[in-house]
Amino acid sequence: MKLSAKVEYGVRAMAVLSIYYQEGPLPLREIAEQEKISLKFLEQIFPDLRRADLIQSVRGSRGGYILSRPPAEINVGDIVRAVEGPITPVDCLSEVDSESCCHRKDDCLTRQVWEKLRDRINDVLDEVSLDELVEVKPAETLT
Amino acid sequence: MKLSAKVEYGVRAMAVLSIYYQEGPLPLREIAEQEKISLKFLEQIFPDLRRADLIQSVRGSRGGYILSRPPAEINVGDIVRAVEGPITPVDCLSEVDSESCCHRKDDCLTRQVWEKLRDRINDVLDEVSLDELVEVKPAETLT
DNA sequence: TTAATTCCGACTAAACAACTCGGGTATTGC
DNA sequence: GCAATACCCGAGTTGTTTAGTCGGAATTAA
Repeated sequence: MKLSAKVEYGVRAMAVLSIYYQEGPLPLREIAEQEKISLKFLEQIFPDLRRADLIQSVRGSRGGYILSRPPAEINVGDIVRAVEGPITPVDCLSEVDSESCCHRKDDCLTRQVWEKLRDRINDVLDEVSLDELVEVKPAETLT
Repeated sequence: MKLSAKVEYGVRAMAVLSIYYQEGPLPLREIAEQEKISLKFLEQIFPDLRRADLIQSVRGSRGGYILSRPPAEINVGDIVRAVEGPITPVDCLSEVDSESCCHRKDDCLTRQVWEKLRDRINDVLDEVSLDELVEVKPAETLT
């Protein structure tokens, strides 16, 4: 029940982009330095984010990346799914593998739980938008 | 974001044990056959379930396994955690690795989401008990 | 005693994860 | 023109995890 490093980095990177939203494109190198992530590894992640239309790229000198929409309109679920593909807690939930799930003649006993789990995971991730990640939390302001 | 085959098999096996609850110990061989799971692989899973006190074993001929408590008092979360250990969507949520999470001086931006995710996953899994898995679903009865 | 079982620990083959490396091309600001 | 950048691509590496397999010892009912 783990997310990949790619997803973790992807979300961190997107959080940084949120902070610099409205300041023009931010180069990958900047993000890599701030978040101590290998530049080359980030280069592997960003195409996924772009294909999902979460970011836009600006080529050439002074180029970089910028969010496609305001941080409030991008949520963590978008990022996770862009980088890791659809959430499938067990293989038999993907359409491809529907047959391998149930050996019993009657309906698979466990399928319902996994579907519920999948839906709830998507729900939680979709509840949190990038601006919520970035905004200063009340608790911290007080301490 | 996947569960292991161990967990999947573990839950399936526990569902079978639920059905045969009150009929004395059920040997692993039976479960293996019913669920088309390698006996030897099941043998690796069951010690985990026993250590978590979800099942009790009866050794020797005519032995087998039996649930420690009625199916209604065992939920899927118990099984998942018994087999896979605690749910940790990202490594930095485990106590061991707390340092490697945040490179930034300020608090880790993303930690909160992952904590929320972890809690919700546990919630869903804890909502479903074995007897719910096993009982005939209304929808099916009608069709 | 024998057969059925749990129990234990080692082993393995394949897949996957998390990178690293190296190079090239296209685009753009200065 | 030059430097900085995105973009593309594939290859290699290293270590871990997964999903098993295998062989045998301990226990027990019959």
